[in-house]
Amino acid sequence: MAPAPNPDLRNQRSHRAILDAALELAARDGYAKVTVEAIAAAAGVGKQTIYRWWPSKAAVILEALNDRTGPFSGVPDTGDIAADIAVAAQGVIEALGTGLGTIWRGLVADAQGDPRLAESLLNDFMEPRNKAWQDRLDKAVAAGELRADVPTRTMVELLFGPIYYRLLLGTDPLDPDNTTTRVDYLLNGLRPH
Amino acid sequence: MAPAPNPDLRNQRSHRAILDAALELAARDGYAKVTVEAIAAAAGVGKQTIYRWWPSKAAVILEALNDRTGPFSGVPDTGDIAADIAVAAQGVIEALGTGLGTIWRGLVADAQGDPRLAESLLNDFMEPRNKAWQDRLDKAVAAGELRADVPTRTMVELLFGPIYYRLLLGTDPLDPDNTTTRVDYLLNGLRPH
Amino acid sequence: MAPAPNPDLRNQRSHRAILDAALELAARDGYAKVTVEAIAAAAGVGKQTIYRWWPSKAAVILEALNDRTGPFSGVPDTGDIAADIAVAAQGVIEALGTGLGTIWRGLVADAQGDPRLAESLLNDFMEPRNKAWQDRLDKAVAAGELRADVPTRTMVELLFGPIYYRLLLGTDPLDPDNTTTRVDYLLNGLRPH
Amino acid sequence: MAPAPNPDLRNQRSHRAILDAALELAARDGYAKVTVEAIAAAAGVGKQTIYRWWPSKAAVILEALNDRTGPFSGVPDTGDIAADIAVAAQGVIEALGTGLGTIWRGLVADAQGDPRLAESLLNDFMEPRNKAWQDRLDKAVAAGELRADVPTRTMVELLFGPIYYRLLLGTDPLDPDNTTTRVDYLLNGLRPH
DNA sequence: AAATAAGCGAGACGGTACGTCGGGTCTTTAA
DNA sequence: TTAAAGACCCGACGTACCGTCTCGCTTATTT
Repeated sequence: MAPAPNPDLRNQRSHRAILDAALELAARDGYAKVTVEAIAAAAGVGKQTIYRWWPSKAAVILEALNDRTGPFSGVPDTGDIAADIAVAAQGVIEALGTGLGTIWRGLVADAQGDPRLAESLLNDFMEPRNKAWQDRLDKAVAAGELRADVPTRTMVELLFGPIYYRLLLGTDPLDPDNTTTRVDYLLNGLRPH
Repeated sequence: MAPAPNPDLRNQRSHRAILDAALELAARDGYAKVTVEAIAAAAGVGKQTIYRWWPSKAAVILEALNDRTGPFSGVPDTGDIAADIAVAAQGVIEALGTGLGTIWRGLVADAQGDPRLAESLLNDFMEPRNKAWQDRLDKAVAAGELRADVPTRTMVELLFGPIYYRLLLGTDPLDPDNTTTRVDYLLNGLRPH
Repeated sequence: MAPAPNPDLRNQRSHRAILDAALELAARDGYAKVTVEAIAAAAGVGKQTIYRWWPSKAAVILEALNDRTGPFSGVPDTGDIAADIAVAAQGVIEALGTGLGTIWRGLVADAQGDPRLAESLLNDFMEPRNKAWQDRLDKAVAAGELRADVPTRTMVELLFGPIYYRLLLGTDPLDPDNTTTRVDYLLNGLRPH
Repeated sequence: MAPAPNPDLRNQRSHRAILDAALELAARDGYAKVTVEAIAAAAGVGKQTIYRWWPSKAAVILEALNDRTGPFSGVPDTGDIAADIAVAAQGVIEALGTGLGTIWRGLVADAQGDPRLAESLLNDFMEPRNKAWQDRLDKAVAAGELRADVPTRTMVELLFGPIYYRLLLGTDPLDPDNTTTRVDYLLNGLRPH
């Protein structure tokens, strides 16, 4: 096994330039068209410098995406859980409707054939968001707004899964306006009252 | 411009061999590792023969997948919509838990960067299933089992979206046993009663 | 083992362009500075096409050199062996004093670390010349001009070895004018008479 | 421009370790496979320390070779010049038939594309030997054993050139046993008596 | 003895070229 | 007239070393 390089010696300027170049290229040319070679050239960096710190272009772009979007802290809390979810869903739809969404989709695509990337994508990107929402939902449960017998982890999945799924399959265009209605369906159920 | 080839002249033996080889290779080596070259070699066919009839390896594999799974006709109808959904969900989970699931995930992956493939995947694979379920749900609405004010197309998405999503992101392993519970959450809603 | 490609299918235009480009680059930039990549680019050819037919840049350049110098047939035969050798030695010195000499030296250099190339260089380039000279010397032996108890193969080596050696080591510049004298030393020996 | 480093400050331990490692690696893996990086690693030394004192791997190995073989003083002098040459030729063949020969050949190879190295190789390795032999031959001339009208420098070349040449081209394996015969050819000439 | 300068091990850096893979196109051969 | 076989051009891969460049850490004077 190759000796792992020492992260302390990492050149800050190069590191930044790589992340910036990666994101810019992905936004400009589309995730699939980006190559490690092009990132290196755009960042004014040797290819080896990229391979020293990341195993693949996907890993670079994932870090770049995380670096750009910053630490997640966007769970709204107005006391009205339905409204909060609707607003958040709108936010997801809007955020992922831009170039960042295309990048995210590219990462998910690569993750299908790359378990290590799948794990990173989960741990570094999805889970923080899911965790934050579990906390918010726990609070709503405590406030009596939501059923106590449903694991909040499952709730997160039921609430946001369909959105992510539609982004990936593109069954229908996503409309940020009707999130309120959809949240209503989920909270009140599909059965007649 | 080259004249479009006449599909009638398509060599049946080659066609079969290609589809079979594609699926076998995908199952054995994983979707991402399959190449057009390998399919051609395994099928005892020239590369050109593949490119004459399909635009990409993904298109071949999609047709092979459709060919293998056959026309969809699997919506159960016992009169109890909750039970039917639960059974179907189990079926999806089980089917996509095998090698076919890996192939499906690979197709979704490629579709992220290939709009034509995305369209084919939707039209040839997903939509027939969705349509069949819309019909079943329409019937349940008529029977008073489900709300009439929710488009059944939306229902399908809320019911199955989270499953497909979890398959793609791999947040948690899918357990076919608790589908009943999850259907209950969706039908009765996440609010306390 | 990789299946050997079929030489009959070799593209003549590419083949020519590769040999021409190789020799031109070697003459212009010096043997050591030539790269397979540059040859491919200059020939308007894919790198793979070079690697399909030759194992290394050295092999390409050796063939190009042979192709350029053509079949060897330059042994003079005036009936006077001493004069013939002197003329030939001059020819060698002059030929290898040009760009071709630099290329030849580069090939010998690479051959030091590449036994396969060494063998090719011997068989395809040196041996035909040596053989032709052995024949000429055999004739001189028969004519009583040279000792019969010395293998002509050895004679060739004693006659031309020092020239090739000096080209490689560069001990002193080679002067085509004093070849007659040197031949005299070899034919009459270094002992006083 | 960087000030030239002061050789007095050179770390003796490192210097030794570099020369030893260089020679060992060259003997073990073959001259061509040795890299500066590998020498540095094997010597437990920073790459820069090598580049501070030598311009290339070839220069290191040349010094290592000289260091190992020590100052040349091996010209035999029994009074019989023919026998002395034959013995010396045997010595050359034997010495260069070992790993040292491979290293010498590697140096000659690199020298083809590196005039500075060529000069060093000549001055530091070949010339001392040639000079010593010129002295020996001068003595033989004075003793009437050799012609006085042939420059001894030329004699050295005629005597040893073919051996070095054969080592580099590998036309035939070198046999230390028949040196006497070959010396006879050179001393008495190739003409019939 | 402290200050100071150099050499030093370590190893990251920008580069160049390597030899390989596979994409999608084009050509040849044989049925 | 098809299609197998496979060569072709091309772009990117991930690797190996090059020679240069910082980093702290010895050492070895030089005050």
